[in-house]
Amino acid sequence: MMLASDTSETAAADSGTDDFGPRQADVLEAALALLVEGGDKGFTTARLARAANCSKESLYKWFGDRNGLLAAMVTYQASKVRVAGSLNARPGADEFRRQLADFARDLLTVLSGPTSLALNRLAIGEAGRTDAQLGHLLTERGRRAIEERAKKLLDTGKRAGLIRFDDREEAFATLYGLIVGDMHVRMLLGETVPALAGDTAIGAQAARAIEKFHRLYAAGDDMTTTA
Amino acid sequence: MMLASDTSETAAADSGTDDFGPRQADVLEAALALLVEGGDKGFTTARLARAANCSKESLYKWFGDRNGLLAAMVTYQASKVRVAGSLNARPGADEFRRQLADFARDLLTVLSGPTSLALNRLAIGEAGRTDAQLGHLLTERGRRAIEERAKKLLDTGKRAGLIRFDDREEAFATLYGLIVGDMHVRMLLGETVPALAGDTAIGAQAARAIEKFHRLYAAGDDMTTTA
DNA sequence: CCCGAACCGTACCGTACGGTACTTATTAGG
DNA sequence: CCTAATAAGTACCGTACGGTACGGTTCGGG
Repeated sequence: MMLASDTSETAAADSGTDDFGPRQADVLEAALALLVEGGDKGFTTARLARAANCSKESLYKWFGDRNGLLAAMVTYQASKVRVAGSLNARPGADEFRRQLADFARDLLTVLSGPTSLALNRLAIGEAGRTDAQLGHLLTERGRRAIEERAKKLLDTGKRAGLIRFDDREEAFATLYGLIVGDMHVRMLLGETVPALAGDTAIGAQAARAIEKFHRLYAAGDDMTTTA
Repeated sequence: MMLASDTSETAAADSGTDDFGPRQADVLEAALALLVEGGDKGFTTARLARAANCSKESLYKWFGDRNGLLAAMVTYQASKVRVAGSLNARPGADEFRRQLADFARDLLTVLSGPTSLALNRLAIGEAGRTDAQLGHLLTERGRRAIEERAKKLLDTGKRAGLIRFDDREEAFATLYGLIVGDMHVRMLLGETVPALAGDTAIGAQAARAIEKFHRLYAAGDDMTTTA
């Protein structure tokens, strides 16, 4: 179903405060806002201290290091964007299709969110160096949840006899590719992708992708029964 | 067909010297190597001057600015990786399928190349700021060629009555998504994607993708492709 | 042979950042 | 009222980078 909004958490004491106190959560909120606004270039400890009304010394006491701060930002944001999804164990054909479309819409919404884009840009910019623990953390905390939900969805569809596949990994990769395509990279590069401008465009893109996925993986009849 | 190898150009005076003299080409070669090795953090003008045996002053005389240098690196690399592809105007079914598979393999090979990854990381890291001309340049000089080739390929297939589609843009997006999926982003994040480790793995991935694309867009099949 | 252009190597400058130390203010507990 | 802890604010330090300036060297043309 719905997912936590990516923008405008002013109070921000709803979730994600599991591992960080409320003060730290506020600081991390300001840090994310700063990162979204200015990229990693505009994100400095001094600026964050000024923006969050805290001292640099506190930053280093709480997060140890700049990398620790970035890691905390990743885990904080990941804990805030929990994708739930309805999990009917025995859905009908239409309901299953709707669940797939919901998943596609949620995925596109998350990936196109400014905070997600900023964090991915940061991790990608830091990848390819010796340390390279940020990208791994991002995939671990961010992608895993989506992958889990998708694979659970695929399993239920298969168990219900609605779709058919041998390799679950490949099915997921196909689903992901049909939904996202190259739009993620294009957005990461700063392009404004028209197919993701607004909720209706996202819904249309999701519907197209799920339609194709259904044509590829529908069980039983060759095609949708309309033919 | 084949494409210019992404690695190990020691002489490197074969192509890409159209807009840059041989000395500048050597410097750009060293710059790309430096960027591949250390990311944008390890890429500094002083290090490049030392690696390329030139002076910083020459760098600034030739390329004007650090951004100019990066832009020159992008255009230089783009000019070096020309994707050609065979262009038979009236291919048979098997040949067309082979052309599609060749395209898929070339695409995956280019995207997984270390230089491409390093440049994309750089452009993505610089995106989201006010200037943001590097990502645009990268898509313009790098992606356009691939998109052109793919669309030409799709048109020939449609003209030959082998595939059927209404929206060429959507068909291309589907093709791209089936081929690449999320592997590009995962590689950008530093992950080693098993489906792209080695030529045989790339070929297998390309074959899987083209097989699915064929199932979606093959003409004459009873599955109607209209959305 | 000389001149000028190109260029290498290096030294230099200003700035900005990560990280640390120090001073002050607030708060809680005895 | 005193003390200890926490944290804001600021000043500070070392470093590293982008960009510039300068002396020395090579090389081609007149």
